[in-house]
Amino acid sequence: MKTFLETISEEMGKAFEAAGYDSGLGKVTVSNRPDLCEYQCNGAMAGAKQYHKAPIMIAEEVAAAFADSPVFAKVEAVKPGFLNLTIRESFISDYLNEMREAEKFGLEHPEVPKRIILDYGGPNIAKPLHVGHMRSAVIGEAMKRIIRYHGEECIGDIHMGDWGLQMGLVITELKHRFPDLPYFAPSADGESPAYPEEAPFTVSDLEEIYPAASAKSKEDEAYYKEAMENTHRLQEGDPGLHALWEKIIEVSVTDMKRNYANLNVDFDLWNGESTVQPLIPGMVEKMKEDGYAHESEGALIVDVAQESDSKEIPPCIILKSDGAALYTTTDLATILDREQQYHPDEMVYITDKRQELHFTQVFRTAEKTGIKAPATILRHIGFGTMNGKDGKPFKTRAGGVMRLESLIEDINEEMRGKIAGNDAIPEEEREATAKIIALAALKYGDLSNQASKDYIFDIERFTSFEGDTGPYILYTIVRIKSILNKYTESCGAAALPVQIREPESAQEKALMLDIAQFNAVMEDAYQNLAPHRLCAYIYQLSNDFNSFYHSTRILAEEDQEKKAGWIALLQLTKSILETVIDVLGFSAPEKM
RNA sequence: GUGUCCGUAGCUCAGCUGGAUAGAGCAACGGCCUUCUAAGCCGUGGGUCGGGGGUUCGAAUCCCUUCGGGCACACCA
Repeated sequence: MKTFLETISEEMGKAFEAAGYDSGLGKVTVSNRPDLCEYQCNGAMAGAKQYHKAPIMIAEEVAAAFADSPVFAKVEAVKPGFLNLTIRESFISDYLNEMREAEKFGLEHPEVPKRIILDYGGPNIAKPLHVGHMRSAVIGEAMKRIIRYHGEECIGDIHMGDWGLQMGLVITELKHRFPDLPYFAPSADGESPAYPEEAPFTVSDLEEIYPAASAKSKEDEAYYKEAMENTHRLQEGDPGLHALWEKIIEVSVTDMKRNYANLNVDFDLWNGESTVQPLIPGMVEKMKEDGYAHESEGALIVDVAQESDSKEIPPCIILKSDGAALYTTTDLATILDREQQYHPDEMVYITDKRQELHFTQVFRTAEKTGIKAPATILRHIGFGTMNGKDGKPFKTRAGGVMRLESLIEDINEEMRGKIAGNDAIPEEEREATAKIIALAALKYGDLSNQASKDYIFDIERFTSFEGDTGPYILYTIVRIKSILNKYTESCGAAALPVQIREPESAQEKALMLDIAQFNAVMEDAYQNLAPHRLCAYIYQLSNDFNSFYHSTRILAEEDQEKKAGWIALLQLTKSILETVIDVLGFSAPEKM
């Protein structure tokens, strides 16, 4: 169904047209002066020049056309040329009742669903997830759900870092510590000394091994060379090392899945840099043959500078001077792979915004060399840094990089403390409830900021139950649930399908007008891939619900029909809030 | 240095394609629980929208300039 604003803009446009003006001038927006009106139209001022007429005259002519409109209760022409609009009560209630029946509350389907590959997560094998990985996961997951809710197909790809020197380092260190493992036997084939069923190391081992190996390689030249050599042997397909590598992946991925599950994040594809390695030689060869790639200072590069650039864009390096591939190469091969396997309409990358130049180079190369199909859209959405209260990148108290797991545990702990004395929650549900609220606090805290900006991560603020926070949203939902439960208990489930009635109070009308915005907000969040708009929306919706709640005693209402109408309104409010938080990637408990 | 993003209340942030007295939350202060969860609601105080020009009937929003900050600038990812 059409959005509320489209509907009333259309109505306004007709009036402009009837008065002899362009119907496009009838665009209506939410009022920025709620004390004066609910909606406003500035078309009279916009059209004044075009028609050589005073704006107020145009406005008055248009206003005169609304003697008895089914949409507007009042259309007022004011001062310079504003048209102040008040919506008719019956029009809102009709709209909401239609929303209740409509699929997805009236959000329209795309005519042809797009297929969008979303690249987010980007963890590295054998390295623990840290806070830097959180934003990609949280924002990416929300965007995936926004895209899906909109009706598109979205494939989430985690795109792990599972190739390259870091793997060589881990393997080297393992070899030093456990030289007798069958993977290192001269003729390792998995049979004579069979590879162990169970991995001979745990994630914790790996997490300790990588930094140790990395440190050693920086001090010890020979060690570094050995790591390089092992990297090379792995990439050449050494069976023993490859089998070991697979074990490392297995152990690491199992742990990652657990971590991401704690964040309510999941992926459709668990591909990584290694996935596309076989494609690289052919791809590079073709770029050379087609004349796009050439040698410069020993490296193989593709020029991507363009006339229109305001600064010089450095060339995209395809192969280093030692002939090795690097991350641009892998990213290009990944684009090639995705084109071949999925033929997507778009590929969207959610990474730290510092990688912007890298993606500019990669995208241009993909475009120029034909790695990407002409119609495919490549988009990089960069997010800002998560800073601590001091405004500098978030660190542990000791100054180190904080592990994602510790961060989550800190928030869980904070929340456990907060609900400890809450009798509304049964003892046995407290732990689970704490986790649910903690996740909402964490995600809402992150998503309510514009993704592209840096933001201050403040546990105390995010976990606060006051103000613009996740817990506040959940509290509102729980409140509604509580009323609905009490209503069902007292009146039985035999409630007839009752309609939402015309609003009687300002608070009720404000709530209903918020609800009517749902499909427009969802559409906007999709078009701009902007989760923070959804946060702002549910915050306002919650505020207006809570005002309504305080102004109206619902269950005590004697008029049964009126009460049932309110219950219908609450149900719709609850469904919308729950839908939005699900899209954002968290959920509400039963009680809190 | 070049490019880019940002600079809005004491703090953290909104402000959609320029529109009427610039909005929230936190913090401060004052009210509201015999009635649906007070994790709530209602109210008060607090701002040269970094500075300066310009475009416009009209600018936090667009253009220029200046100051201050973040980030990125071919063989790390």
